[in-house]
This record gives sequence, C-alpha cells and structure tokens, in this order.
Amino acid sequence: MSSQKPTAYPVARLLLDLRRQGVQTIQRTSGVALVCPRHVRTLELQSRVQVNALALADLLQGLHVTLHLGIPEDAWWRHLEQVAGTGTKPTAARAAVATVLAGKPMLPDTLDEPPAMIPETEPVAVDVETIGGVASDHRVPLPWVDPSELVCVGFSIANCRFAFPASDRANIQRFLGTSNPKVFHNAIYDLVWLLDAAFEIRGSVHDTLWSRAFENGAGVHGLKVTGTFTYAVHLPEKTPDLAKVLTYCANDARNTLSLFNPTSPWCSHPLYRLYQRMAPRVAAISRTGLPFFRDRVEARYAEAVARVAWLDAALGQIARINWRSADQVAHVLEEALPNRWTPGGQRVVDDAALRECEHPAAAVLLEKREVDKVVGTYLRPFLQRDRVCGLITLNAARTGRTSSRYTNLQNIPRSLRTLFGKAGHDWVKLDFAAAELVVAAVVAECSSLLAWFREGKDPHAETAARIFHKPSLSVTAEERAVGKTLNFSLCYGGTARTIVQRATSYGLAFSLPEAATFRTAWFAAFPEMTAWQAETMRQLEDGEPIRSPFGRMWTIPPHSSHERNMALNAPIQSTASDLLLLAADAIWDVLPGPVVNLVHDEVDVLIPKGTWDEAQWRDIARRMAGVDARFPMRVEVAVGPDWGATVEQFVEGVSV
DNA sequence: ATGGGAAGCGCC
DNA sequence: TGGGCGCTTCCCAT
Repeated sequence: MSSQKPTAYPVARLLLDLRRQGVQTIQRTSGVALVCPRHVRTLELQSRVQVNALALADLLQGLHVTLHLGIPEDAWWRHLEQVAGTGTKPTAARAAVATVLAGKPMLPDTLDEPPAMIPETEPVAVDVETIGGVASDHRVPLPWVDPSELVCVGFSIANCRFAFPASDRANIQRFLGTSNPKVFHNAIYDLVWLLDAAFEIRGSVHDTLWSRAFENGAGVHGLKVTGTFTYAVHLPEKTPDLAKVLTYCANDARNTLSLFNPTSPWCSHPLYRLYQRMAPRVAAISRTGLPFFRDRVEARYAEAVARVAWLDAALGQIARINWRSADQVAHVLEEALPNRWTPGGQRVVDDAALRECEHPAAAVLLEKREVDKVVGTYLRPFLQRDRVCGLITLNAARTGRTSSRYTNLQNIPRSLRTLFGKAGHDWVKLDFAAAELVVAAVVAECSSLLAWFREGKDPHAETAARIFHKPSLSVTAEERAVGKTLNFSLCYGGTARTIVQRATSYGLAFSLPEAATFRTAWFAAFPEMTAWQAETMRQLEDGEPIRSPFGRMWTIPPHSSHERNMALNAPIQSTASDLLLLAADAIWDVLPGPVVNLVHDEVDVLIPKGTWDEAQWRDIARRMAGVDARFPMRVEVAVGPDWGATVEQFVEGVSV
C-alpha cells in the first residue's frame, strides 16, 4: 500500500451507493441499518474495535447487515481495499456492491397462534419493542427517559412466533412466567424494561451475545456477527401501525432464537452461569439508579455556573475567542505552548500542556475546563431527573468489564460523590484493593509481589523500597508514588516516557533517563514479569489466542504496540472485573440493602441509617475476598452518610 | 439541519 | 509506544 493518503470514501456515499444497488437502508436511532433481502448476518462496528474484513465482505455479498457507523473513515477505506482489492476507488466499491443479489423469500408479516402447551426444556426467545428516547443524543428508549414507552413483547418458540401489546399483561406474563429457558439478544436492555413493567421472569436467562464475548472479546459495540437471520426487515421509526410492530417484534424474537445454541459448551461455562445470575440484578441496578440530594446538586450547580461566568469574563479580557475551541486557544497561546502536536496535526492544548504554559490565560483556562466539565457532563444532566440512571451493560467492553451508558455512573468525579445518597440511609462501599496488581502477580507468578500480598504489605511501598534500595519503612510518600506509577505502567508495556507523564500527574518530576533507570530496576526486581511479558509476546507472534484464567479468549493481531499492550492488559483487567462480579454474586443474597452501583472494583450498597453491623460486614467482606482462593484479594469496607463521605472501617482478606 | 471525527477529560 | 470505558464540544462535510 502506498504511503499516499487514500481518497476518502465517505460513509454517506457508501450508503448512497448501496441504496442505488437496491440495498434498503433505514435510519434508526441506534445507527443505520442496511437491509439486503437475502440471507443474513448482523454486525456492528465501532471505532475502538479491530474490525474484520469479513464484515464488509459479507455486506457486499448481500448479507443482512446492521452497521453502527462509528468507525473512522480510514477503517472503511481499509475494508474496501481488502474486499475489492488494493487501490479501490469508489467505482470499484460500487462494482463490489453490485454483487448484491436479489432475495429469497423471508418470513411473512403474520403472527402464529400462541401454543397452548410448551415442553419444559424448550427455549423461549423474548424480544421487547420500545419507542421514544432522544434520537439526537443517540439515547435509546429507557424507562427513565421521557418520553419512552414499552410497545410490545414478542416471543418465539420452536417454529412459532407471536407478540402481545404491552397492555396485554396477562398474556405476556403467561409466557415470561414459565420455567422454560428465556433467550434474549443483549438481555440487559429487555430486562430493564420488563423489570420496570413489573413482569416476573422465571426460568434461566440466556443471551446470544455472551458466548461470543467470552470467545473473542467482542463487545456489543464491537464486531458482532450473529449468524443467520430469517427475517431481515427493520422497523421504521415511529410507526403508528401496531400490527406491523407486533409482527416485527415476533420475527426478531425468531431471529434471536435462531442465534441461540443451547449445546454450545459456553452455556455451561462458569462465566456464563455467572452472567445468567447477574443479568437481572444488573438490570435492577440500572433501573434504580443513584439517588442524590437535590438541594446539594442545585447548590453546587448554581455555584459552578457563577464561577463559569466569572472565568469567562476573565478570559474575555485576554482574548475574545471561544476558549473551548482547541484551535482558537492554540492560536492565542502560540509560542507559550509546549511543542507537541496531536495525531491530527494540531497543537496540543490539553491540561498537561497548559500546566507547562507560562501564558496568563493558562491557569484561568484550566479552571474553566474543570468547571465546564462538572456543569456540562454531570450537574446539568443530573438535575433533569430525581435520580441518576445509566444502563449498566455486562458485555460492552472487550475485557468483560461492565460499562454504563446514557449517563455513565462509573466516571462521576470524586468531588461530586458527596451529592449521592439517600435521606435516612448510609452508603457502604466495598472495594477490592489493588485488584489488577494482585491478578497480574498471580498470572505472572511473581513471587515477591505475591508474598507481599499474602503478608498484607503495601506493594507500592515495597516496590519503591526495591527501586531506591532502602528499607520499606523509610520509603517516603513520593517514593511510594513512584512505585505505584511503575507498577501500573510497566505491567502493560509502559515506556520511560509514560512513566514521566504519569509521575507528572501525581505532582512528581523526574527526567527521562531517571525514568529509564527506574524501569530497568523494576524489571530486575520482578524477573517473572519480564518472562510473562515475553511469553505473551510469543503467543501473539505465533497467532495463539490470549487467554484469561477464567477462560475468556482474545485473538489479537500483533500489528502495533497498542495491540501488544492490549494483549498484556486484557487477561489482567478482565480477570479483575470477573472477580468483582463473582464476588458480588457470592454476597448478593446476604446484603442488608440494595446494590446501587458497580464501578469496576467497587460495590456500593445503601442501608438504613443505624443498621450498620460491623460483624455482619466483616463476614460479607471475607466472603468477597475469598471468592477465588487463587487470588489473594483484600476488600476495603467504608461507610458514611453519602458516597463521598464514606470512611474506611476495616480491611478483610488474606493475612488481615 | 444533521452526523461523524477529533480532541479533551471524567473514572477504574 | 500502559489498558479499558463513555460523554461533550467543536469543526466540517453532507
């Protein structure tokens, strides 16, 4: 491939070409659906995912494809090249699209008679249709988003497909309430709605996406080839025709059923079982959301808005530009900025650059950014409802971490956490201490790190002691911070440069050669880490999949340093998050209050004031820490009147 | 008017 | 040339 930048082939142009070739494209809130009237496949692409050329190949061969058009344009270009040959021009792409074939018959838009009797082991596929959401913000309909509404629930059993409007509660409950396995396609979403409508689901929960997530680390936003669909029509937005919605819903349930493979070994895998138990619980957390103190949020909001006005006035004295625009800021600060450039060829004006900048506007702009973020991303959206809800998903991250969307409950600033809580209740925080480092020590079989964890020592301080050649008791706070920086950076492929950057964010300063010395010393102190990283690189080069201790797999092409570092990180991060989910499962039924949030290595619980019982929580924390004997986890337990005011009570776990 | 990409920043 | 997420704003193309 020549180094010359290829001619752009915009997504909209591709869609237009597809449409010309008789491919039906329908705009939906969640993206654009491309519908070909022939067999059938669903895939979704998103920017952070390494997509497979097969995806577009399938599309161009006339499969039924759903694309989330979040991928960068050059990614589309690479696919086009791979599919239609190097140097593909739009005309060649059009020629490839021309291979789209006219279709075979699909399922008709009619409903079957619901069966009177269902054999007990027969899987029942369930699909929910909803309407509403905020299209401009890509927010799908959710119970807490107004306007949003449950329209109908569809079912598919064996060769039968049928649906009921949401008002027909008796019939919906009749089929949800059987002991048959219930099959969903991205279950959390349907579960949130069914839970909100107070339906009771009996039988085990299955999801057609889980096995794929375990097998190749595909998130819901990632590449998702889900198999053969027999009904490939998509529902137009805002259709007033209930009959049409019902048939669509039933046919989609049918599609879901066709994707379900009950004989897959994954269906009996411990992680799959875990997801079956956790999915309804996570849906419940999503629906409940975080309670907050409205008066506090309003006060903080007013304060922040006033501060923004003051800062804007101050900046206006310096230059009358849009200080949110990186381009305009770069133009004003010019020579005062450090000589760094973004991948897109623009001057870097991020916070780190501003801190190095002598210009009088820099300090003011830093504060403006901070307050702007707090107002725009957090406080203003919070005030729109009486609680803060986000859709927590089990399989959006390739590593198996949970994530939270449509308000992210996992990145709320520490400074705002004191706004969350409930009158008459206390907030209990259960937190895995240094979870990823423990997992890394186990996976790499690092004897010294493991010994420290087993003995309950502070690993960062011990690391610092090794690096600075002094007794661990005389390690200073700054030296410990260096140790922490090294531990987190070097496990996953960090360089001397990244160590310096990280250290700067901790308020430490040292030179590149110093960082290089620390790096060498770290690998010398932990020879098993060196060996483990080398072994992972060998697997990558040999094309072997990367595996986690719990059996997740990732096939990663070793093309770039990013992918090599991903291979180092994925099994560690995923194991740490699986441990938290396993721990949450282990303690769920003995918790004295509802779980209100999950933040990667933290579980948050609300309890009525005055019911704190240390012995009870010690027991809970012990169960949590001992969830898997291979991993010497420690759990920190804190309690307080709100999320931000929790105070650590004790630590439970190995050697405590 | 609308949507995608880039930059930036919040968290673990 | 640590990883993993999601959200907002600006800018530009359609």
